[in-house]
Amino acid sequence: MVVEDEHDIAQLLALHLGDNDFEVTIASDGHEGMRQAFARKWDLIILDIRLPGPDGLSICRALRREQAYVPILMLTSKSLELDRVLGLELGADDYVTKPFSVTELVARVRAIFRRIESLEKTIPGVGEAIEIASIKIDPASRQVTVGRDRVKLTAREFDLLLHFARHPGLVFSRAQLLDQVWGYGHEGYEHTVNSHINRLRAKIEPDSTQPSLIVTVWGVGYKLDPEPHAASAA
Amino acid sequence: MVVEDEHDIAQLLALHLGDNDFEVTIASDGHEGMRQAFARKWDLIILDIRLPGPDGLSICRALRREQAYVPILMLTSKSLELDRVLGLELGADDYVTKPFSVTELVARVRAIFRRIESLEKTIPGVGEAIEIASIKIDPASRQVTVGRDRVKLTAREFDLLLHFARHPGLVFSRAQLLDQVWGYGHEGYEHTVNSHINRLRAKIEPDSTQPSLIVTVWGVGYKLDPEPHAASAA
DNA sequence: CGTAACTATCACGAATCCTTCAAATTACGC
DNA sequence: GCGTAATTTGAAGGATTCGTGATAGTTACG
Repeated sequence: MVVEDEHDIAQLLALHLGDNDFEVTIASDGHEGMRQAFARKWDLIILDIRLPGPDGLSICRALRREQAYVPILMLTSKSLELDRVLGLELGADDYVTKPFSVTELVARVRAIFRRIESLEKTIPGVGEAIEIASIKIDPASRQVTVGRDRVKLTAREFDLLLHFARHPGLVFSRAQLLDQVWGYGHEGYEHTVNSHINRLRAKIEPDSTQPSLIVTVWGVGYKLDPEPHAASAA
Repeated sequence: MVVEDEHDIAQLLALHLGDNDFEVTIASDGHEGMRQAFARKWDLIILDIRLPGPDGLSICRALRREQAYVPILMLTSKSLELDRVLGLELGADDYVTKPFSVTELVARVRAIFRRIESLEKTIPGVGEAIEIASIKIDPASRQVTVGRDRVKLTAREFDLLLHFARHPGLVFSRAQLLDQVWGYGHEGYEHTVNSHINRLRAKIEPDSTQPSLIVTVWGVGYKLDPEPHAASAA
């Protein structure tokens, strides 16, 4: 089911999802969406955040409280607002930021169904805490613990870390990080990323002069090493 | 490819995109654009909405209907909400409103490529690790292992190895490698390639005095031997 | 067997890329 | 508004990597 008030976008989604053998029902405002959401058991609900009537978040919250489990994909306008929203609230399974390419959205929908199918595969859902090498990151409360200690991160630092944690091992260029953490269309110096990495390391690395978690990939960018090997002592 | 009837704008785009290492082809009306769009597989298509002959929307629609996927950026006049929605509806990846700053457009183009790139990394199949004769190359994490050991390669070394691994058995001349790994238009001595091959061999060959993986093809260049046979002992 | 053309190796300076820290600007809560 | 914290910018210093030249070593071919 798609809850989306902009008629054109809703039609677009219905069209393309239909092409890909999904059956689509549309609700065009928050009230309608809320009603439909509980009317039957859906395989997937796509929620626009901004809606007349109850917004996407309210619907999501209500669903998470009362329904067993239903996969939810959120449509948001800014990628920054998103993580914040997720932190305050509950977990959607995935999100797509507007403007989006339909192809990408369809790909995401497919991915969700694939993920559901291999449900047992403990892939961390978006709202669940992630644990990597003695570091625990909880998006819901936006809290991070290193070993036993609770670490206080700023908003940017947290978003940055979360992004790495959600894609462990993947290398990101500074430009990509600006796109994906700061938000698409953000203007600013790549060099800014360095500063944040620097402070993030100071807070979470066992030895910040010898980073083992957030690793520099020379000439390319940074990545999070999911299985840090102790720095080879001489 | 740029589909744009106003000659000055087309030239401007070609010039600036060219400066940023993109190769640009121009189509100056809708018919030409439509023909070119399907003539080959483009990395990105920039479509003006207003065109003589079939307009940008028609081309976009046609592409989305018949092509697998190609990134599309729309040029719209006036920031009419209508144009935006229409662009979205048809599945453009981004849009820029006229008049636009060339810098911004180039930035958008860059961003699209970045987005595609990081999308591909997470989609299984495309960014998949390559394994050849006990050597594993993972483009997503830019990590290489030889047998059990993690090997540390520099950016150039990695790109070089990846290029060979993606075309196993193919012979490349030094000039081709400069074009395809260093980048088209790179100025420098072919002899530079030797050095990198040398360093790469030292890191990944079992016996670097008797290369079995990256093989010299005398008078031509180098190739990667997909199934290295032990060097024939005397 | 000798020569010419091609390739391998090595070391060094230049260029590039990272880190760090402090100052300036911006955002935010009271 | 004001004060504080967070973020961004700037600039210096250090580390790594790259390209190049020189030289030694191989291969092809007459």
